[in-house]
Amino acid sequence: MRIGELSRRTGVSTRLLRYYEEQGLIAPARSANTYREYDEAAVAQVERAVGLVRAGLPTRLAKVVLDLERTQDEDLAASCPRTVAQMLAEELAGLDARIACLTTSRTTIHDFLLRTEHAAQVLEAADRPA
DNA sequence: GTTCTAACA
DNA sequence: TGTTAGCA
Repeated sequence: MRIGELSRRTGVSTRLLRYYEEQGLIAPARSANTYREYDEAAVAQVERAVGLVRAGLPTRLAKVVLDLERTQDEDLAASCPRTVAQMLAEELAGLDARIACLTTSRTTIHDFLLRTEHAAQVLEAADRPA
């Protein structure tokens, strides 16, 4: 499919779709007319990418994660030099720190809401897994 | 009509 | 990011 259809099916603007490609998040093939050609898997890949970005991952890191997920489907962690492992370990620590920070924030807000008169309705949405 | 790249707002 | 220009 071309970029227009992918945009309609994912709800992501063509502008953003091209930007993600520029950042290396997705790599569509090019047909003879230079049009981007996306396969079915692209739909899931785009949704995965927007998910990472919405989660607050810088596109830089999102690319790393997507690359890892792709290589895991094929060759099993073919090459992972110490330097790469070390870098990933640092990213891991950074994610843990953010998750901890977000978790305490969530708890604070959640507990506050629990004490309000609208607890039921508000928490109905808040506790629903996105 | 659709997509492409580049660039401006 | 949206939008526009000038092509193919």
